Amino acid sequence: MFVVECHHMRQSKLFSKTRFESPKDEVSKNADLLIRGGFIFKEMAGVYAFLPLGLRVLKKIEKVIREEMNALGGQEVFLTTLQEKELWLKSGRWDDKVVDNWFKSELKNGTQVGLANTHEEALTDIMLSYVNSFRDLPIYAYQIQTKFRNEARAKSGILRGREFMMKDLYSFSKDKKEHDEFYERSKEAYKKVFERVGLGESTYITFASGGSFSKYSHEFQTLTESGEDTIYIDEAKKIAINKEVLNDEVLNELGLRKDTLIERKAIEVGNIFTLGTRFSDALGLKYKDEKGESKQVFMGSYGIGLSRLMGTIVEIFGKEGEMIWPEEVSPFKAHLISLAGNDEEVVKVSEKLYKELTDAGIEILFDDRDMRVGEKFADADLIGIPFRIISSKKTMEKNSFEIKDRVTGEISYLNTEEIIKKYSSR
RNA sequence: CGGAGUGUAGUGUAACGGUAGCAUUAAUGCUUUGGGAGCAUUCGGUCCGGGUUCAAAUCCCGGCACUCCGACCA
Repeated sequence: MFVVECHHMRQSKLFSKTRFESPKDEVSKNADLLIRGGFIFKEMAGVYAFLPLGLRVLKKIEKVIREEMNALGGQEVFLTTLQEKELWLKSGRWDDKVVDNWFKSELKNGTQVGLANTHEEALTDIMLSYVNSFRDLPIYAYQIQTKFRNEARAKSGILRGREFMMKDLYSFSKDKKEHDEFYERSKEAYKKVFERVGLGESTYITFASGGSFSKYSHEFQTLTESGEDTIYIDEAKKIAINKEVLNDEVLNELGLRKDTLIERKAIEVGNIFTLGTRFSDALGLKYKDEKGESKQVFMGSYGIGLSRLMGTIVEIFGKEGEMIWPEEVSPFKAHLISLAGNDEEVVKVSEKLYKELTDAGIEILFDDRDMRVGEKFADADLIGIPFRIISSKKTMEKNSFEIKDRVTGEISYLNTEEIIKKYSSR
């Protein structure tokens, strides 16, 4: 929703601080590392604020998703959090017995409203105003915003919150055929998203329960022990089945054999779902086809939890007291660490490099603080930027800077020009 | 929602019913600077409300909060 405009930052000005010790009462790795690194702040169980570093990661994830959704033909919108009761009565989803995780409130005049946990109703209602003819379809609209769900039990840090960031896209197609075609394309778009944020290898497209309009929905499940879902994966075919739909008939239908499947824990990072005419029927969303006949719009919904995705990335790439963000979602391109001590010359050289890199448009976190090296490195380990640039007396004598690739551990020595060249192209 | 556990400086931890201590952070000064430095001084705390007791961080009751297990997750 917002653009991160500041390309660079001095660590001495960053208000968040790292913590040496793990917070008590946080067992999950993502909560531990993100809180210690100063990415997030816990407001209450399942409710977290994003601090400068955390927001940058979230915005990077958002950028990837936005690019892929736009490439898919999605048009971005921003719907409201306050939801009208009347609208949800039409779809039969206002009752707490039907949807038990509503947050509900009321206006001064007593009118009941709900905080949106999803937006099928709201967007379908909007489409009533704009969809008349077959010429108006298909329409793909998406948004990235906060969703509210009154979870009985929030848990696992930002993996399962009561308030969380979500991208939800809704497709409005003329018929099932047109829908199916888009549905397949959306799978590819989702794959790209998860590849770009670094989860490509560990994420499986997973058959899960569908609804009345299709036998299955598809989940994107990332393998990790801290996941709350159980899935059965076929390594060779790179697909999986959610435990909830696993039976002989399904195996047969998908051409999978029980003995080749491996049971694993996974986190659901995305989900695509064929809605059919469930909501267009309820709200009366129709269009006139070429012959002037009235037809129901055929819908689908496509979600990715951004904050959950961020937590999942930490679960996968975090270690004890250490994080390494995948390049595309790292809060900064590189972490420039000045080991100046009392040496004024090193300070000057570091400042000069910082200016030249930021002038070149490279996102740099500049550790300009007057602290001991050990502490600086420990902070950098926690903050998790994959590339580290060291400026010190040693490197000054070599007339270059030390570059460390934290993934490979590889160290190289480059001058300013070479550094700019290396990071401008990324 | 069912079950279990835990609430002590900003953070992490001690204290038999009897002076709330240690570490770290923060602040000041001096020294130190390629992996969480040293010395000195200073600031800062028992979740909330009741009860028992000469005396409660500690025991009892109620509330609230957090964590974990399970159920739920349209």
